[in-house]
Amino acid sequence: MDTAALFQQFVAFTTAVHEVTHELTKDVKPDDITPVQYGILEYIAVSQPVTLSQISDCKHISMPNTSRELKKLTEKQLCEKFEVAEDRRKQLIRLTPAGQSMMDNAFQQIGERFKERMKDISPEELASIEEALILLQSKVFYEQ
Amino acid sequence: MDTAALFQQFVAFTTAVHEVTHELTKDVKPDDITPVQYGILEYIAVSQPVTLSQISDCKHISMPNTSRELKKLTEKQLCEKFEVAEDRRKQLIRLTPAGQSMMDNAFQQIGERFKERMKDISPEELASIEEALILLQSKVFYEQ
DNA sequence: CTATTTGGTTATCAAATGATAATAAAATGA
DNA sequence: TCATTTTATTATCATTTGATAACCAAATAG
Repeated sequence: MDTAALFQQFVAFTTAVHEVTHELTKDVKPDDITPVQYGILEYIAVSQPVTLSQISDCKHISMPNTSRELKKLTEKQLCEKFEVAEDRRKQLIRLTPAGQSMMDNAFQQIGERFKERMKDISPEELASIEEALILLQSKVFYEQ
Repeated sequence: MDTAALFQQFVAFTTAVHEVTHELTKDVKPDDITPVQYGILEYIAVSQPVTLSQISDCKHISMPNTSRELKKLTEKQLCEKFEVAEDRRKQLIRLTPAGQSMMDNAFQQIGERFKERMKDISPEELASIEEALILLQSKVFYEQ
């Protein structure tokens, strides 16, 4: 198998992943936050506490824009900043209880849809799916 | 292995896929087309010929907005519409030679980055990666 | 101790995107 | 035949997003 053919496969695969992700996450976000804001909250949820520059780097949003969106989220009481002792320039960000429960809710909905999608898969198949995920993540979809 | 644990794995995996996709496709699009327009062209490239409603459905863009963006792309001579005999309401859309070469170029850049990413993988590993892609696509990332 | 770098904010602007209403022609269904 | 549905367009508006400049304070490097 040459890389060219594998590349075809890869393109089709990533398209499918994007489509399924869209399907699973459709409508899980409250109407009063924008898609970019939801993305930020999702990132905070899985990586908290994080700094503003981490969000900026990982979500590919400029510092000024990250700062602006974070301010809105803070005003909506969905996240909060707190000082970090070692470096007084930095500030760590975490979800507030309201933000946490909002995200818990979202993840739960996504989780249920995922479960529904997996409902007819046998335990052996689940095991091989897990293996496949691990393999691809280490060999193809590794970061950096 | 329960679905809850697999779900964790799944979330991390899709995040990694999105990140790597972003990395591979970074800067492949010319500056004079917008991200949404690039997405439309990419879809046309792999599925042509397509109707406007197909683009609208698959890319999750409303008909009026799809029509608007398609008009801009047509004005830029990147794609063109042609009549379909059976149903005179419909119109099929395909890339123009200029659009085709633009997309060929983009895909080639992405392909090279992919190749670079895969360069240290042995033939046996490539085979198991292909298997893993096929498995996941059929069991997890199937459409509908 | 100064110069530079890092981390972050505020303000402002332009462009991209999303949403909606109103329209029209062709196709389909009763 | 008449009503409805499908496919698409145009116009318009509000919001979101991206980009840039100017700024500040703390940290670090020389």
